[in-house]
Amino acid sequence: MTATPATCDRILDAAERLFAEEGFYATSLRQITQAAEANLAAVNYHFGSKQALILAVFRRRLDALNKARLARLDQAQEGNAAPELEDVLEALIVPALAFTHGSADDGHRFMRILMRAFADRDDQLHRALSAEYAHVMRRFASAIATALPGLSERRLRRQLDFIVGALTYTMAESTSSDAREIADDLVQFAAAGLRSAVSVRHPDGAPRTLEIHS
Amino acid sequence: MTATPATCDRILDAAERLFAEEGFYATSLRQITQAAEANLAAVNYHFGSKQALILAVFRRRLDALNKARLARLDQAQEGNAAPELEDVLEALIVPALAFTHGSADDGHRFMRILMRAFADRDDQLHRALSAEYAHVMRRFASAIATALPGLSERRLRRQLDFIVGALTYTMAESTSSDAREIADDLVQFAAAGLRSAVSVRHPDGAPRTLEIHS
DNA sequence: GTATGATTGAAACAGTTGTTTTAATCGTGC
DNA sequence: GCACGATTAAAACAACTGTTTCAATCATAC
Repeated sequence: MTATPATCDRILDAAERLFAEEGFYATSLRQITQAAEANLAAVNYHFGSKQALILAVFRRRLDALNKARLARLDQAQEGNAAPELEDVLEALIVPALAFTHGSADDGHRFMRILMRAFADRDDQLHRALSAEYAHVMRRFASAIATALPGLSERRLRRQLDFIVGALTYTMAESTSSDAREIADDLVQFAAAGLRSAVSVRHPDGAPRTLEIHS
Repeated sequence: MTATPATCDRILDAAERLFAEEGFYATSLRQITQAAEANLAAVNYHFGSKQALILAVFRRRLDALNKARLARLDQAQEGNAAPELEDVLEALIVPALAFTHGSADDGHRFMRILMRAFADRDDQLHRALSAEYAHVMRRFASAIATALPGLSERRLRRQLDFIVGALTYTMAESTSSDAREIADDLVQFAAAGLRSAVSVRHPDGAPRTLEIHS
């Protein structure tokens, strides 16, 4: 449409890039507005405060990512047959890594800030994000539970933490070139880990045996 | 010894706590010195700069953690027999989670800052930490390679990223109460994921089979 | 006891931060 | 053409930042 996007979007773009490069608090509004070719007061005018700007940057991306994940999960579940474990994991993982892989370095950069946000545990930013994540994670947890019965809710939650941790770390760490291959590896890795968890836990020191379940 | 520790250590303790609570850049030297009951100038006098203080906080903990990990790996390797995969993973994981579990909330808090540091990818802090990690990770990578042959170096590296990601995320997320149980779960999870990776990669859509290796 | 070096205390420095304010400008509907 | 709300511009604000300075204090060795 317009040759240059509206001021609001230019600010969001510049903020996302600079946040990823410098961090939230190391990035000043003056840097952002200068990079966005906007006036300093514009960010307070449009967003209200710097904190609100940060949240807006996150929402824009997370809405898209979670929508893509849930759409893929819906698709896997649409035949009334329950999807296989790998299909659920792919719905969780592939959109995330495809997003990392996405046009230019946008996604990759964004995931670096996402990790940063996870580290900021106790402030309002993390709480707002967790609320958004909680909804998605609950659906995935129950989808996994039906695909792989026999795990207590507590342990399932923990295994999901393992997977989300591996995913988040990988997204922040890996170059964007081979996203599909990494996603396949991670799905396989996560599925094997989950399946091993439904086996009876090995006694300490004893040689481990794998039990294959139905 | 002395009733109150030396100023240097009081500053390190206060800085670690505040960094975990507020973040590096949101924490001012005035907060730190006030909490440490030291003078503002003390931190520049003893450490040189704020950046050097941050590095000192990290070194103190990482030295201890990596030493513990390598000691446990040494012990597992000391009989000339190569240790089992689970033993290698335990050397990597258990000290880290035990550290999280450690006295009070120190370790748990510290790991939150560690994640923060990983997010700060491109500055000197991360480079200094990576150099320290690289040494340890190389030893663990080769120990895993002998315990579980058949993985290309590239894929092994990637699997290790999965594991470190799961570990780091879990350390930052979990409460410190049940560290041993979580460690057991994660070792089992990681071992199963690794073993599944040496199997031939499954063709898309085909039903997956588990191959049990020696 | 006194001299010497390490440490601390309090204040000041120069610079940057997020936010607010006021005036100027732009776009649109009448 | 004009008026009115939305947007932008530029400057000022008050507060806070890391760092430096310089005198006061402390501990220790002689």
